[in-house]
Amino acid sequence: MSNPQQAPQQSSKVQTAVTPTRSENYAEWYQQVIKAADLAESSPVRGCMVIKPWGYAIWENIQRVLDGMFKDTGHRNAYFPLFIPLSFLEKEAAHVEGFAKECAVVTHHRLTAGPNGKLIPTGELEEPLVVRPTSETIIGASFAKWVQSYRDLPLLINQWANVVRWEMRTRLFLRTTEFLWQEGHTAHATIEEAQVETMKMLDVYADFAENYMAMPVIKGKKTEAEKFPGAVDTYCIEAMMQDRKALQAGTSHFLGQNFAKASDIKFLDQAGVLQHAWTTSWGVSTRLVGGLIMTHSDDDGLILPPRLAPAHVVILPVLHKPEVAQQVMTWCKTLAAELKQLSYAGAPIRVELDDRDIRGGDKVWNWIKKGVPIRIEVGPRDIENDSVFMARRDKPHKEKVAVKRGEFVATIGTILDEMQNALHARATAERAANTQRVDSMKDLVDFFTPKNAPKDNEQPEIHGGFALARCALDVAAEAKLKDDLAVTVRCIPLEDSDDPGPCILTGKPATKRVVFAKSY
RNA sequence: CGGGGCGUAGCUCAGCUUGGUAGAGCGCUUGGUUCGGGACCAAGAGGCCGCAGGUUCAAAUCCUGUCGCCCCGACCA
Repeated sequence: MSNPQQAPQQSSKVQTAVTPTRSENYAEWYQQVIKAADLAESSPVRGCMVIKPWGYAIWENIQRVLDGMFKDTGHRNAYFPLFIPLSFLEKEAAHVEGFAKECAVVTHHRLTAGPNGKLIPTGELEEPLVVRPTSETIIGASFAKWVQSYRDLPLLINQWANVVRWEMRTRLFLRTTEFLWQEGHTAHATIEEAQVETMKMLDVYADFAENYMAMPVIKGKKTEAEKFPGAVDTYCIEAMMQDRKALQAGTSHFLGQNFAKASDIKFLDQAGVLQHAWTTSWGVSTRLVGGLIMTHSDDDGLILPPRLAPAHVVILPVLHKPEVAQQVMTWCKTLAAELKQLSYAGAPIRVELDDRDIRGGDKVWNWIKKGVPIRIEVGPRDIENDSVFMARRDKPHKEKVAVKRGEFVATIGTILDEMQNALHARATAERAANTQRVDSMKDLVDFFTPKNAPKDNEQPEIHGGFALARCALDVAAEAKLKDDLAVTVRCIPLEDSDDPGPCILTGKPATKRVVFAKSY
């Protein structure tokens, strides 16, 4: 299957649970973390992944938290068809152009047995159906029916769904042919209200990224070249991964009246005038799981921010003395039950009690690789002392401390918060260390050029980061930069970016510093 | 879709140049010794060598085609 370039094992080197390490081969490390944590695997279907229970549990936590945030901001869930009539997609010119190259199309509705037992598609459809790459057009058709009067607005809908985009190159979680996401779609009576909605949801995403994923993000606006096909404005949150590339982690689009006109979403306003609605759409996907992995994990595998971890704490009973095994298990079960009564970040504490009959060391490493925030070992000696032996995933794996049982139960929430904050602080520091103000083209080129030129078809060393430079947003100049350096304008930050001066690319007057980076 | 690498046991790979009907390590099963720790000893299970053609007495090995995977680009959440 795969043919990873395994790094030679050096005896002097610290043994890591994941091989290769981040610095040896970041792309391969990413794959191996997913494998070691048992998050997902590739499937028989090209570009599609099987999300395994541990990976799906992370997604479920993401869903649960975000869904609550959407409801708190007045949105309701609904569900629209997987299939979109081809003609619907044709309604918005820029939209068609943007998605035409990556659509899966259903053309038949039946199979008949041919010779050699082969099944042959028959029953050609009069109008082909496109498997949704996004649902603006099909949801627009419903909105057109639902909206008659200004009293029907705003219409605030979200859908949790799968979508298909026939990408050329896929990577688990970051870009798969089919992926899971949520897409919010809203319609408003005024441009101002739609713009406020666009920004509000961007803020929700940023809040989620920062406070739940512990992933610092820059809120910004996309350039013309990077915006969503059919949008008037696209806003995004951009995060820096540990290889210093940017990951677009969420988007919020102000669609103006483009889709309202395409889908005929009209209403009578208070003055009795028929108007097109103003719409927005916004989404995040299973890509967030990829972002989570690449923000926090280390060379021993996954590290999960406590607020999204499928298990907050794993209890590892030391069971090798049969005469006390029963006693140890009983003690652990009681502790587990007590912990589950507690809550953390608005949800019950999630506890795993691992009583599998496997070697202790294997067991410990298993949970290290899965990224569980807190591991506690409980054996006869601990029980005697009424204490647990605790290790934190964000600290070296040998750094374990004995904590009195009562103290552990009383402080587990604090410990989890500490870890949540520590991860955020570490990621923030990492980003700061790799973010530079750049004022000349030469410095920009230097910043994005690896010190050691990569050999053919090999990955370059980790280099670059975020370059903050003035830019006058010239589409042609941006395209050239992309060709030359594989660097793009990730976003025009909404905050702290005003700094007039000459554009780094064209020399024309610019008003803001934008984020230049290589990206996923 | 272009360039490169590669498909042999669950995993990582050797064998292919010089065709002669399949190997290692890890993992798995069982037994034993260990064990606050990714241990050791012994026995054992497990593969029509990606798939389809062709050459040949004989193909994992040679030839052709095809499918898939990984990396680097282009495209993108």
